[in-house]
Amino acid sequence: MTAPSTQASPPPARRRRKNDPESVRADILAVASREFSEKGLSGARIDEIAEKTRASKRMIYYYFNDKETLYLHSLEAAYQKVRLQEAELDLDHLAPLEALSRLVRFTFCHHAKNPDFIRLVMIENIHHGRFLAQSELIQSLNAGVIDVLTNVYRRGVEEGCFREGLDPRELHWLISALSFFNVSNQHTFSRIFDWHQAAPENQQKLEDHVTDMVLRYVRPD
Amino acid sequence: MTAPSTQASPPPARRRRKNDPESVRADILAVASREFSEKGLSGARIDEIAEKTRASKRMIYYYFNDKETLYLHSLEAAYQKVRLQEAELDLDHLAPLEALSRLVRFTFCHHAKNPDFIRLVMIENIHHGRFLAQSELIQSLNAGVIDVLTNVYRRGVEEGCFREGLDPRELHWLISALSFFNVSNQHTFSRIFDWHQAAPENQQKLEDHVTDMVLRYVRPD
DNA sequence: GCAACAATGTACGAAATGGTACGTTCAGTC
DNA sequence: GACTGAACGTACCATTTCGTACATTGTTGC
Repeated sequence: MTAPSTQASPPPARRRRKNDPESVRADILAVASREFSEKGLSGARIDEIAEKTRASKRMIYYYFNDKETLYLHSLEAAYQKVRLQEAELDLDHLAPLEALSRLVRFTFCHHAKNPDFIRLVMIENIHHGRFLAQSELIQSLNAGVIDVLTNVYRRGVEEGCFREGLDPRELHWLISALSFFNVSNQHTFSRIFDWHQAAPENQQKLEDHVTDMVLRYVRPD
Repeated sequence: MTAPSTQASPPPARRRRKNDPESVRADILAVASREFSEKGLSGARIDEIAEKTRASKRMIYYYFNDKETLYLHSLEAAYQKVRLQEAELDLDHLAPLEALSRLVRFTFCHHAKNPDFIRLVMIENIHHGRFLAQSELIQSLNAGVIDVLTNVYRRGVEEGCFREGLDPRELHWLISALSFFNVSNQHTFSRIFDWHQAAPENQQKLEDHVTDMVLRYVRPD
C-alpha cells in the first residue's frame, strides 16, 4: 500500500507490475496459435484457449475482438516469425551455386522444424486465403524473398552456372512446393506408402534429393 | 453394415419405388463430401448437409452412424474415385520417357481438376491422418500406383534413358508434391506474390515446368 | 488523495449443433 | 390382406460455444 512512493526512481530492472498487458496479450497469442494450428479455425475453441492461458476468456475479447480476429493475428504472427528467421540468411557473398543450395536446404529444414506454421498456412488455404487477403502486414513481409532469389539467379546466369530463361518466382514456387509438401502431407503419405517419412534418416535423404532436384533443374544443359 | 442389396429376384424392369435407399445414401455422401471438403470436419454442419440433401438429418444417422463416420466415408469415396481414374492410364506400351512424361502430366492435371479431393487430403492431414489410418480400404487402393512407376523406371534404366539409383517411391513423392502443392497452396501463393496462378496460361506453364523438372531429375548426367 | 482510464474476474445468455425418441410409411412374404 | 423389417419424417433434448453485462482492481496524472 505504501510502496508506490518510489515514483521518482524507476530502475530499469523493475518488474513489479501486477497488471502486465503485453505479456498477457503475448501469452494469449501464443496459446491461440498452437490451438488454431492444431485444430483449425472452426475446430479451435475459445474456451479452451482461455483455459490454457494465464488470462481469462474475457481478456481474449478485450485484446482481440472476436475469434476470427484472433485467428488473423495468429496467422500474422506466424508469418512474421518466419520472415525474421529468413532475413538472417545472407547469400550475397556466396557463389551462386552455393547460395542456391543453401537457400533450398534452409527452406527445407525451416519448414520441417516449424510444422505449426505449415499447418496454419494449410488451414488458411482451406479458407481460400480469405484472412491473408485482409492482412496488409503479410503482403508486405513477403516481397523480400523473391528479391533475394532474383539476385542469386541473375548472378548464376552471368557466371554461366545457371541456364537462362527461368522465372525466379517459379523457382521459389518449386522450392516451396517440395519443402512444404514434406511437412503438409507427411501423415497421409507415410500411412499410405507405409514409409516412415519423418524418420531422421529419411528426412536427410529427402533434403539431399530436394536440393539435388533444384540444382539439376537450374543447371545448364 | 449396409451391404449392397443383391436380392434374389429384382425384376429388372420395375421402376416404381418410392423408397430408394441407394440413391439416398449416394446423395448424402455426395453432399457430405462437398461440405467436408469445403469446410473441414469441424467446420461442416450436419444440419446444413441435411438441408442440401433430398433426405433428412435422420437419414444421415441412419446410414452413417455419426459425423466422423460420414467424414471417413467421404474420404474413402474420394480416394476411390481418384484411383479409378488412375487405373485408366496404361503406360506399359509407351517408351519410358514418354510414359513418365505422361504420368506427370496426368497427375498434375488430375489434381488441378479435382480440388475437392486435394482439400479432403489437406483436411485429413490436419487431423494427422487419423481417419485414413482406420481405413483398410484406402490403404489397399494405393499399392498399385507405386508398381506402375516402378515398372516404368526399371524399363527406363534398362534402356539407358534414366539414371540409376533412384527410388520409385521418392519419384512418386516428387510428382505428388509438385502436383499437390499447385492446388493446395494456390490461394496463399497467389495472394502473397500477386500472381494469378490459377489462370490457364500459368497453369499450362506450370504443367510444362513440372514435367520438365521431373524429366531433368531422372535423366542421366 | 482522487479522478479517469486501463486491465481483469465472474457469471450468464442466446444460438447453434450433434444426436435421439418416437411414430409413420413402404415393400416384400405368406 | 395381415405381418415384418427396412426406410423415412418430425420434433425434441443436452451440450457446447461464441460472445457480453457488470462489477472490481490496478495504474497514472494532477
